[in-house]
Amino acid sequence: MTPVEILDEMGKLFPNARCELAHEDNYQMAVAVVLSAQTTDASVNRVTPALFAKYPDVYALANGSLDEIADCIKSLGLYRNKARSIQGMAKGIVDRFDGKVPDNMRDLTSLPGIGRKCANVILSECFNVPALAVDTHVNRIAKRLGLAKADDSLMDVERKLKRKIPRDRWIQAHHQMIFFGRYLCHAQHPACKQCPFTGICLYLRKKAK
DNA sequence: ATCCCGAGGG
DNA sequence: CCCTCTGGAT
Repeated sequence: MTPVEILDEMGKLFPNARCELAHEDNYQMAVAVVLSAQTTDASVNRVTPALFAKYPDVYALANGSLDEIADCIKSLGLYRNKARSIQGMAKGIVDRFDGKVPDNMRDLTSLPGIGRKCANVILSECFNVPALAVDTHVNRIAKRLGLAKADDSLMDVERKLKRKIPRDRWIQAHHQMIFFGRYLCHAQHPACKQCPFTGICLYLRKKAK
């Protein structure tokens, strides 16, 4: 199967693959994606309504009390780091980018809490820039389906996927692989009986012997 | 016990 | 490269 054929199959399984972080603007998206580290989107969506009601924009978040911000997001875990990150990010956006979420990799990753993965998500979701964010799901799926090697770094995986997938499908591919990983090819106990890729799956092959 | 749309620091 | 941060869901 070619990479594009694999993606087409995923598209049939999950035709509604899209960003599941609830957000109404770029500010909310940037905050939500930073909060999403090591947590489920569902958990993030549980805390963001109150967070955004209390801090409706970057200026409010930049000027908020760090303890109160942390309190809003406590149920997510890593909450002290995340509180520092989102407030530092808000301050950086206010001080250096005129209150607007930047639209390029270098500026985004200069902000606290935003690494390459979050920057890629923001670029694609907020600005429709061709990007392919490699998160835990994309990493796992790419390796199980032989699109990358088991010991490849996240950057290696991103490069290989970008080489194998047409640019105009990068954003869609990201969501398709996430949905496939989140709802079928789980980290533990993947639903192999429903999977169309058992013929090429390295996880299954390894498991068999 | 393991994983969840990671980043920063050593 | 490694480690730490962290609570909730399964």
